[in-house]
Amino acid sequence: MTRVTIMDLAAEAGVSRATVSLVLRESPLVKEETRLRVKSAIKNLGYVYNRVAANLRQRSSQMAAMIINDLTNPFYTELAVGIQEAMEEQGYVTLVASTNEVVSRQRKVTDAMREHGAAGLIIAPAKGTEASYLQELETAGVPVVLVMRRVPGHDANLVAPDNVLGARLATEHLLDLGHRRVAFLGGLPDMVVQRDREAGYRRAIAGRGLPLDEQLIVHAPVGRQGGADALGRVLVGPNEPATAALCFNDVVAFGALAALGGRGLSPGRDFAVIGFDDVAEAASTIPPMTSVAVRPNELGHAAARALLRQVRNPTAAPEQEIFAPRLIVRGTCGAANATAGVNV
Amino acid sequence: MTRVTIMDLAAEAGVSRATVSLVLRESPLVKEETRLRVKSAIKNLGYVYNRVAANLRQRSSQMAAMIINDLTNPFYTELAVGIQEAMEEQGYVTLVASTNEVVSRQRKVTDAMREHGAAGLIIAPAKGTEASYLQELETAGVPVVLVMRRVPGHDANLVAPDNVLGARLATEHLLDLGHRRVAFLGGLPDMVVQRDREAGYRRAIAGRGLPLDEQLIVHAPVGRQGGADALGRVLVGPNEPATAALCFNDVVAFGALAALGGRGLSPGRDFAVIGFDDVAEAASTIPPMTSVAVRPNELGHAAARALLRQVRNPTAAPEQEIFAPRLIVRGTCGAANATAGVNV
DNA sequence: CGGAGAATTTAGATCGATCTAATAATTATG
DNA sequence: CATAATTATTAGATCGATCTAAATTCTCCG
Repeated sequence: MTRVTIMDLAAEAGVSRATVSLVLRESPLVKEETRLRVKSAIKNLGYVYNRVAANLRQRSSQMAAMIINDLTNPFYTELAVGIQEAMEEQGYVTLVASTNEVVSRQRKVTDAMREHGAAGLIIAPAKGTEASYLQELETAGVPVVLVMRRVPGHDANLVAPDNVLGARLATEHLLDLGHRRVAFLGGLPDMVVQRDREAGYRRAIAGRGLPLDEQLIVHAPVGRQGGADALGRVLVGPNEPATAALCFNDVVAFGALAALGGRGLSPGRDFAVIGFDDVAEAASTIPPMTSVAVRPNELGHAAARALLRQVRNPTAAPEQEIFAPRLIVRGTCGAANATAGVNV
Repeated sequence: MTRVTIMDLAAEAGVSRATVSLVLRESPLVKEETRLRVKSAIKNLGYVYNRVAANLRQRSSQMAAMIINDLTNPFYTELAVGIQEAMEEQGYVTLVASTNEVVSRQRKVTDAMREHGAAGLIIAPAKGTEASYLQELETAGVPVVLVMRRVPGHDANLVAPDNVLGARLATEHLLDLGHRRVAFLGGLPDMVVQRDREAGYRRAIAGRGLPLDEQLIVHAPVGRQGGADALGRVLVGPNEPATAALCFNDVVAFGALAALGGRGLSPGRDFAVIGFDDVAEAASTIPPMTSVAVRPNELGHAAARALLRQVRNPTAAPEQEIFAPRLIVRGTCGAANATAGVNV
């Protein structure tokens, strides 16, 4: 039971391989009548197009690869879905690989993708990714787009949200609600995104001329557990407790929310929480969670567009697309019960 | 800047293409000294192996595809990670595609995978998948493994947990804790998995000779929102409220937990909740969530093994691997505060 | 009816690797 | 030292498609 090829189709339809090939590519050159003959041969023999062979000849491929770190973070899966959607629309399939933030795996994975002939790579670089690595890909002529995280020292295509702005907006919102002890929870400072969001937080506080208490900035692993732990640290201890927190991302915020519940505190009433990313799940916590909307789906589409631009025109100069995030006010920041004036 | 091929390597190293090819495949036939010459040519020219071309000649591929429905359900992403791990160990890359439960997308996606030369398919079939569709793949000679969901009327390779058993164990646990009004929340009855889990629930209740109140079985979409809604329906209303619930899966359970918190009820103390799947997140809710452990990672490894078996021996008879789940007792079922005797 | 021009079709080379079967180089053996 | 046996290497065909450039068939018109 060997695979059906265009040779078989040619024999069945009584034409040459070249004609069959033209039909497969919907060429207008071929006469309607023979086109139908070939089409019916395809049906009869159960032919499956061998895109791999075609790509070999064309020295191109309809396959893109996406390399992310954490498939269990819903933000990244939403991003992945956005990328897949947009690529599929253009006739591409997308390989997804995850690296768990280890650069050696990232290397292995990108190598494998290249060997498999990926037309281009969309990468959310693992922490510790070196500029030289991207340089290497660039000189090898591999179209690359970075998402979410830039790599210092390398000027690549980048699609990312304005993390500084987003964190600033969220923090200012909490300040506007009258909070004076606002914490920044979660994330580790070895990630660019964390540094940017923390910077936005600091800027907001400084912008209002308020004192900044370093104790209120708690670094913790990205995850629910980290969020819960971090919250604990700004609620108890020698210092005056915080009354509100901006979280590094939604996952951390979910952890914080759970920890509040565990202490019998009600999010929004007893303590204000704002997340970051606005993943789908944020809308269905109870109460619904205020979050900085990054719109992963749109980001994904933009990344896909950027990659295709680079694929179709490899000499194009790198572009940075920075999306302005928007604060989505829901229940957990307590805006509904606020006494102070709210401006959103 | 054209791609470096074995021809270039051959020229650089002063040997033939065939020899280079042998070196690439680590053949012991080639003399150490020439091997080194070729290896250094590879380094010098920055050669990237073209696996696609190799696969064409070998009429095989080192690429598998995985088709799942919902990338936003952590259970499926954990499964995906397990599959990827196991496949990678065997030198395969894995394509991931999601279908959102629509069969037409499933068809498109599987077709695309076949065109791209996937060696085999691991499918969590979208609801409404017909036996004839799988039959079609089978006669086309495509190795297929189903995960999680069987398709009635088709005898394929299957890797799945024993959902009936899992639900029964969990329900019995709640009954053992003294609960008499135990609900089954979430899921829609057009999915095999839901029907199985519901069946396990019914069996447990019937097994104890207790009356079954159909009002306590609430169908709802799989998602946090669905879980929250479903919980509401067994707490209020004309009937006596439930005191415990087995949820269709963890995502539904998370929704239920949140809804409890929203009503000022404490999970485990005021109301017992058990989830299903035991995704990583279950351990870090507050309190940690009792759940039926399905071990998605192991399931993924098993599915990968099954696929490889089928790939290497296409005539092998289909096998069903059903994993016995285990109840992981944590805080949300209230076992810690139980007055009745607990047997776990 | 003959030939220009357009519309269709096709043979043969090609993409970058592997495979087969044969050859060349080296070592062992009588 | 000749020859057999081993060890290394290689030319040429091949995988299943596309591409180029040329050949064939069809129209149309003087």
